[in-house]
Amino acid sequence: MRQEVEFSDCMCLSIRKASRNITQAYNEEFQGLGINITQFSVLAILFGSGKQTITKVAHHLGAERTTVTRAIAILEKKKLINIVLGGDKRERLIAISKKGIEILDLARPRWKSAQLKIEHLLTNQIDNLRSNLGRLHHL
Amino acid sequence: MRQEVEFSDCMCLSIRKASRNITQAYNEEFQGLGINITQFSVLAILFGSGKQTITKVAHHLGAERTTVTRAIAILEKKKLINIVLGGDKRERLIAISKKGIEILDLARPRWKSAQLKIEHLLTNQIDNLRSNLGRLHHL
DNA sequence: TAATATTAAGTGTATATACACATAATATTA
DNA sequence: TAATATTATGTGTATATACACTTAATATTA
Repeated sequence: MRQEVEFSDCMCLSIRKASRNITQAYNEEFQGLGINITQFSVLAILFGSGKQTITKVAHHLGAERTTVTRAIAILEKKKLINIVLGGDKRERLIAISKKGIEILDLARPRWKSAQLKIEHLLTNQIDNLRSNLGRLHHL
Repeated sequence: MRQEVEFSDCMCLSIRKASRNITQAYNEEFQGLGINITQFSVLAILFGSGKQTITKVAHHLGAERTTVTRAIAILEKKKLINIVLGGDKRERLIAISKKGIEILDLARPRWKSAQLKIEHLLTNQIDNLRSNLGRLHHL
């Protein structure tokens, strides 16, 4: 007799589905703006923490470095960032551009709107969820 | 004075980071098996719900149809599914293959192991989290 | 039945993600 | 200093995701 397993409760499926849904909700708010939530998050980090290497940005985002490399290339094509070489010739220092700051200013209320919608959906469970998500760095 | 916004609490960043981490945890359990958690979930649905169209699989997964189309192509290349035409010539009916069932049998304990690790991390908050994630279909 | 609408699916394109490799620059050590 | 290790980055490849478009088949309606 084969052991019964409840795939319908797969946490991986649940979180990935939720991730897709939430990402789409944020991106809908960003419609017509010319950036998406991924690009917004990079710009927000550059604005908040200043000029820094790709590796640092990746750490800030908790994302894979090479993923950020591709995101940076997109932002560069859109002229939303400036890239300069530092004293260490291996490094490329990424800074938000004037145009990037302008877009970021336009994007903030959109982000806030999306964020409030999600928070409204989750109401009292926000802190629990955030705490749950925070534990995942142990993986 | 520019309005202050807390990007560090961005729910979208949190959930996407968590999604990446959890996905990697499951995929680590699957190492050497020849499939990943995405492919596993499709096989599990085919095994549990039987032969069905790509659109149905997508509904089961709560995923975009065209995303599933690409996943099906990968499973077909691996000979883990069979594809037959139904009476409705528009449809392609997808069924798990003999080899697919064998892999699925090998994968079940791996899935269970990953699932238990996540559940252990989340302990008491599992029900809250699942309930939270479940609300996202309103988006 | 002919015209129209709907449905199932595929493809093109852009972006997101992960991992294995490769390379150049810098730091460390023998 | 020369050899070795580490660091920062890029690239190739595979897969995941979304959306716009297209096509073929089926269903509905005038």
